[in-house]
Amino acid sequence: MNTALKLFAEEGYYITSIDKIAKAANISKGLIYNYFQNKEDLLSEIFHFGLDEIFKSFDQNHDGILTKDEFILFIENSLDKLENSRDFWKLYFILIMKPMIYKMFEKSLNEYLSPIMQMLENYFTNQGSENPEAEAKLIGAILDGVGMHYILNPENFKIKEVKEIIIKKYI
Amino acid sequence: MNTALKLFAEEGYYITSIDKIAKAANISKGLIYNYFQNKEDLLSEIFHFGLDEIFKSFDQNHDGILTKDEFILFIENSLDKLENSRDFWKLYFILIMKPMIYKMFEKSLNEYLSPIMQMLENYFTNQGSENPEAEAKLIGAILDGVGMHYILNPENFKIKEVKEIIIKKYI
Amino acid sequence: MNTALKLFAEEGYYITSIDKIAKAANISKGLIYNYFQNKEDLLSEIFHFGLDEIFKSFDQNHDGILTKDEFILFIENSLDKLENSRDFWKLYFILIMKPMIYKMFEKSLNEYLSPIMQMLENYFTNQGSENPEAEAKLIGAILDGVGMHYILNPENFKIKEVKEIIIKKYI
Amino acid sequence: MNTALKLFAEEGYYITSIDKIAKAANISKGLIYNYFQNKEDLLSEIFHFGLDEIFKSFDQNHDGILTKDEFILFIENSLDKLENSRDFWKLYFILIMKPMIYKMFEKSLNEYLSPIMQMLENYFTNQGSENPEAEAKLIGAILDGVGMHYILNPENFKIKEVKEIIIKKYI
DNA sequence: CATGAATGAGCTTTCATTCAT
DNA sequence: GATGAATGAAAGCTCATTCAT
Repeated sequence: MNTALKLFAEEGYYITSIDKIAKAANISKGLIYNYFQNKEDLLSEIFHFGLDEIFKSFDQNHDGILTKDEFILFIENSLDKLENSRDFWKLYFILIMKPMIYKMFEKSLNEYLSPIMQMLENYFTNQGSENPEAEAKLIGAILDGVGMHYILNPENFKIKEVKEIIIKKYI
Repeated sequence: MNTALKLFAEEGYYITSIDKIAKAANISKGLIYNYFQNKEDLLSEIFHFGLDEIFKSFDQNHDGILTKDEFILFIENSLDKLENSRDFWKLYFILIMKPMIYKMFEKSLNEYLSPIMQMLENYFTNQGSENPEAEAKLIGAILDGVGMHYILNPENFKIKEVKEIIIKKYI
Repeated sequence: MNTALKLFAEEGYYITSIDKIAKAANISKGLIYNYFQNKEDLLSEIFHFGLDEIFKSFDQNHDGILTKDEFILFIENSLDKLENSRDFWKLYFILIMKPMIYKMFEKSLNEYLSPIMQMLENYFTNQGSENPEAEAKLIGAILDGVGMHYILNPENFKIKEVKEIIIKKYI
Repeated sequence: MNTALKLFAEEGYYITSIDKIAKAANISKGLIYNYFQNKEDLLSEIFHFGLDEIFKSFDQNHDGILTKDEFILFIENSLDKLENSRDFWKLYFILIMKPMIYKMFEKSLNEYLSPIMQMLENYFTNQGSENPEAEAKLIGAILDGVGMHYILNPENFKIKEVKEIIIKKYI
């Protein structure tokens, strides 16, 4: 799964053949099919495993209500996560854009994301925002946009400085 | 090219066969190869044509120096462009994440983007920003993030309201 | 289709690879898939084509009512058919025994066979037989049994003499 | 062996994987290879075991000369055997049609069948038949044809009534 | 006696590409 | 200009078989 994640992330899902994965992992093609029903299933397992890893760290100590400090922390955490598991995020941004593949993950993705979006919306409501829903969606889009640019080019995209600017805008 | 753009955008590049394109366009497979060297070349032509279409509307009347009003207008224009040519943007977000394919377009993309990024950086310098480069990169990331979310789900992502919020943050 | 029929009949359906067929027919593997959706479809086309060929010669000049002479002629015709298109019959006896495959052809086979069985039953009814249905089924079984033995070993199974004996039993 | 017989008979030899057999029998794949050299050997053992079971009941009290009553009894016995061990007979009719596989069993099959065929031929000679060899072959073909039809569709093929008709024709 | 992880040859199928017409 | 029959490399996948445990 690690080898496959790396290859899927670096070269893409369709371009990466089962044979390539097997060779890179020093195992036989057949063995992959002892553990995964097919190529799509392998992708699915990798992606769901990654999602669990990422989002389980969000669940802690939240009653679903954010203070301002917690909101700032949320943004910081979200961006910090990018630095670990870059491969997962690369795969995430590849997959999210493919409608056919996206369908496979839409449901589980929403299970993770919708409570977070709701939490953000509540936060903006409490802050007296005029349009909390749009504010929440903007946050989501900004985090994805920054994530995407950072993942694409980690050396040149000074994420720490960008993070600070974002936070300044929300204090 | 239109048919291929639509299919590439909706289903993905690898999943779309030349045969499918030909059938959808009511022409023969062979005819495609009279006009394009190969599948990659077809993709390249489509993408470059799209890039030209999009970015030629930016070039107008700019000496490379933005006033505050022009900066606001730039953001508005950038987001308004999404509403036309959704197919192109879908393809754009698909391709941008694939390193192997991205290489094909990196150069021409940079030719369009780097003057814009420079212009933004200059703007933030003139505004007395502490970190103009990071500010410019943030703008780029926000526009891509919002674009991606809008393209993925145009009905639910209220782009007009999001646009207003962004602008408010920059006035 | 001819090459495939011969191979399917001689070696069996599963044992005959598409590659073998292509090589024996001096064409490429890919070409087969221009004309047939998959291996099963190839088999299906071959079998239905063969069925049509065989049974169209039965339809002539019958109002569905057999005289004794016509009944005798029917038996003779049925057995004479074996001598042409032996490959088809070999395939027929292979397929008829495979439940999974048989399902594919059951419907079209019944379309051909059930009027014939009905005709035979009527004949035996008119002859004053005690159990016309069983008589008809016996005829069917005898023709298949003789067909099978002849096809399996045409040199040793003296079909002409067997045919005469059968007819004698029914005069 | 019982599990494998059932699966081979119901689905076919090639379509039935060793893994399927092992799972259906609640044992491991490896265990099968402790008792049988390979898949073909498993088939061979099953088939020979079945042949022995079937034909050992024929050998009794026969000096090789049939009276008329014994001949009638032989037909009755042959058809009664179908009702037990349907799975074996299904396998028998599948295998008998595959030349490649048939080769494996031809010799042992002939060991059982040729004395029977000889016995039948002698019977018809003693009856003053014009063509005893063809008569014997016809009996063989009829028994196989009836067997095949019965095995294919035991519910609809009224074997008792068919049996009576056959016997009536030979009294 | 029993397991099942592991292998790899070989299968069906797809598809970009060519080329005679 | 335009076709589509034909190719063949390469993909995903299956499965008989082995073997360390």
